[in-house]
Amino acid sequence: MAKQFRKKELSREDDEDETAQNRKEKERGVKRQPTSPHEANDDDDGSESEQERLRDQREREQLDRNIRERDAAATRKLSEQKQAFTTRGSNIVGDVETLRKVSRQEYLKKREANKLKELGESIEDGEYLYKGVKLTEVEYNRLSYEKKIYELATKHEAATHHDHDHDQYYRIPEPYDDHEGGVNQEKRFSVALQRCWDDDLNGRDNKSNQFAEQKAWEDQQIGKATLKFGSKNKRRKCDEEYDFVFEDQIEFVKKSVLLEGDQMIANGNVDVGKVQPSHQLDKLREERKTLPIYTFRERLLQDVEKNQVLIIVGETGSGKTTQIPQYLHEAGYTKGGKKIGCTQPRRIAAMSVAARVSQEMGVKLGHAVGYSIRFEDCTSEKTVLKYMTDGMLLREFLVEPDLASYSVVMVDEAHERTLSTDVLLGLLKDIARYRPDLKLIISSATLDAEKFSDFFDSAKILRIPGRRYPVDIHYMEAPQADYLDAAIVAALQVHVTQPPGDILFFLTGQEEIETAEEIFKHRTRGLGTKISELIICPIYANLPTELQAKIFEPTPEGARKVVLATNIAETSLTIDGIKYVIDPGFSKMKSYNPRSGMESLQVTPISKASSMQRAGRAGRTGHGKCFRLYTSYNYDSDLDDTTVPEVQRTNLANVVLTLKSLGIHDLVNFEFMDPPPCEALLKALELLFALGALNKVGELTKVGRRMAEFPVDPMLSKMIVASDKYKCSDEVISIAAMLSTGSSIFYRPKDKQVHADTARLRFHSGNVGDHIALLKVYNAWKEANYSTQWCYENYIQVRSMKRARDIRDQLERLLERVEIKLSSSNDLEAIKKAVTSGFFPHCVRLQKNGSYRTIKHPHTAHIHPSSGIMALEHHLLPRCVLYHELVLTTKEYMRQVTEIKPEWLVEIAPHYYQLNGVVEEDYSNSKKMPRGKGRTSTSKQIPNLVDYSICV
DNA sequence: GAGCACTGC
Repeated sequence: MAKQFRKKELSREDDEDETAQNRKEKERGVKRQPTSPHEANDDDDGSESEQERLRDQREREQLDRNIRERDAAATRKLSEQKQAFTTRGSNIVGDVETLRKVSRQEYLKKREANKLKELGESIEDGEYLYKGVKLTEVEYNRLSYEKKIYELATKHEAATHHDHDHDQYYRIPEPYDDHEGGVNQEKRFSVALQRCWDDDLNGRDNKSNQFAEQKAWEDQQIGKATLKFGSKNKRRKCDEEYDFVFEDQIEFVKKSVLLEGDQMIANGNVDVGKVQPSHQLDKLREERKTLPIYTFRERLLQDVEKNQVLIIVGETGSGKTTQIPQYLHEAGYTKGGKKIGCTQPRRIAAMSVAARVSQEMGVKLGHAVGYSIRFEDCTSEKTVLKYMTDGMLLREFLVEPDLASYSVVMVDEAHERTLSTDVLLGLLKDIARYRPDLKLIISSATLDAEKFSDFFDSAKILRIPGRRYPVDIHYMEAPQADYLDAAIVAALQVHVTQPPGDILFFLTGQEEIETAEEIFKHRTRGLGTKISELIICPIYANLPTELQAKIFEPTPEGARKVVLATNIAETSLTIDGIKYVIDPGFSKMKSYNPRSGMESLQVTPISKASSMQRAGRAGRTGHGKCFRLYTSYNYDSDLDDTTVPEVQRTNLANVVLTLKSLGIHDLVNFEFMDPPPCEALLKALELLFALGALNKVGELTKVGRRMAEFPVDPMLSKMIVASDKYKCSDEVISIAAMLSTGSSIFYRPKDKQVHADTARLRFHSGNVGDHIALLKVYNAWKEANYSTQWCYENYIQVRSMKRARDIRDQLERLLERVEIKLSSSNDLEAIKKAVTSGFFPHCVRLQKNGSYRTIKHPHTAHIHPSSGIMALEHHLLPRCVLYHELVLTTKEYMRQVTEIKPEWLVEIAPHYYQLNGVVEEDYSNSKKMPRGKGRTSTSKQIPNLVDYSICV
């Protein structure tokens, strides 16, 4: 049965490909024999609508070709640029820089033009003189184009009937952690549950809401029918509404409709919205039966029973995450005290899903159903369904290497391929061999299913349809050089021509978002209240929480919200009411160069998988549209299918330490789904050896075992372990916590930069270095009784501080476990020495030109301007400093820098540094030396650490 | 004298 199902799925996909190909060949005049009955039918179908469809198709393809030829040059140029992006190499930086510079210049040029515009309020018709200032033609055109927007908008507004259900889409989450007293548990899950409740229960009482949903649902069904029978009329009408008025307008071509699995809903006897039981729990139970996955229950259980590993392809809204563990529980997989574990990549997901499931089962959260995330274990001995983050399960491996207490492990959202997921998959595959009774369920997206199946020795794939609305995808007709500008024009186009519904706009980072915000404000200013209001909402992770809440505020009637978001909106947070998505096709991605040990954030083109994800954001509450700011040709030929998994572009020191402490010595043969570069593994091993976590043959040492206990980077954990010796563990864990918050501690608003800087420099008094400054910040905050007000006064991010406190508390608890006494010391030198014990590989020496050079490998770096050391006079720059991290932005910058004495290096890491290498006086004269000679002297300083062939 | 995609333990 199940086999047939899979076959059917495959053949359906094949058919689609076949027909597309068939059509193309037909056009070239090639006759083809039909290969399947379905296809033959397709060919014989001579109905009028079918012919019309084919004609349309042909016309469109002809148009495509024309466009392609016309813009061949431009396309080639862009694809060359993109090629350079995708090539993993050194030229990547230069290209990104050039592109951004061009984009910036364009923007500045346009801002200049806008300034002229600001000289007056009104737009005079047909005059090149504007408030007495002579305008150039471009300026004049710009003005008249603003006027066109204005006119169109007025017309459009008059014609548009306001959608009164509009603000039903929005729900304001209530803060739960802003109380000084702690967390309000009641409110805590309210946001997460709200959507479920609103959609599932309360929604029924709320007629208009149900109406909206019902209507959208019907629209989808109609849309499907339209698509199926080839009639284009309805869609045509839709396209005709496009009335391009922009001088630099962007033309889009509608290419495809994202419609996944919903045909199967219609066949699957799923009846939505007819259940009206009286009791709430019954209601929930009935609700469960309406989920698409319900019809697959028996099949799923059979498959799980027969196979050890099962790959589930469940689209969004299929209910897999909440239902599968329940089905397994009902089928008796939790007998004998065994647990079912389900991992999620994000904390919030683990929490909210567990809360939902506990309600469906009518049990209290933390009893039979629980969740386990960092800083919070909400489980008990009775827990049988355990939701957790993937990193948490990884930690559990350390305690229970065979996961003996689990009967089933479900890895949800595996296609996201986070670092933890990848490691987890390797480990699970490993233990599955020794535990035939352990069942594995891997949930993935469509694109990767085969790959997961291959990885788990051709595991069976079960496909479950989702419940999602169609999304029309529009591509640009011709590539644009300045994507930011193009994106803004596109957003304005949507604003003036499309029916109500909010716009989600994907940008790469904070800077770009701020620029875009500025441009938006400029462009809409002159139009005042005449076009319907455009509310700009920036959202990125570093934005203070209270400003983030703005995106959830209801949109006033008649206005439209534009959410300018980073990747955060791709997976991590969901904004209801989004109908339009604008996707420029770029994002920032972390990449790691194992040779220099440098991590950097680069603007790179996104993958097809993530562009699908972005498009899907428009189809959550109804039929949506996605505008891609690249051509369909770019999409097909330039974008990778999937994003490079994190394991291949990150520092692996922590992963290697974890694996080693799990007793996995043979790292090269450890089964990663996508093995990381060998160099990265070697680099990690080298570092761990230098830190003393591994011995010469690559085995974990006692120090290494203690280090593995701490959930922080190996260098930080080494620093903590070393603090025992210097009797300053209290201070060092504070520093470690502050360094591992991830986000910046200091807040620097644009309008108060001077104040923020002076506030920051207060913590640097006495030129103590950034590490000690962080300690001072933490201690001062502690003395201020962890006050939020104190943070505002000192321009410090409250969120980062709270996180640092959580991490610190956890580290403090762990100290006991590795038998380190909590001891406090006022001796700054001792603290710095402890820091040096962890970070000695990150030491640099001053060169004559004011930059720094790494001692071990020749590499130039600069102190980041945010460092306290930069406040010093140039001639006072310390000779030798240690840094926490190296980041590549415009230059190679060292962040969090502290002065150290070169002698410490020899004292602390004699195996790493030799005396002559560190205290050498003519260190900055390397330029005068012949290159070969210089190299010899460098290589002399590197002792032959270890024969890696043994340990890998 | 410049910048911080996003998670997670």
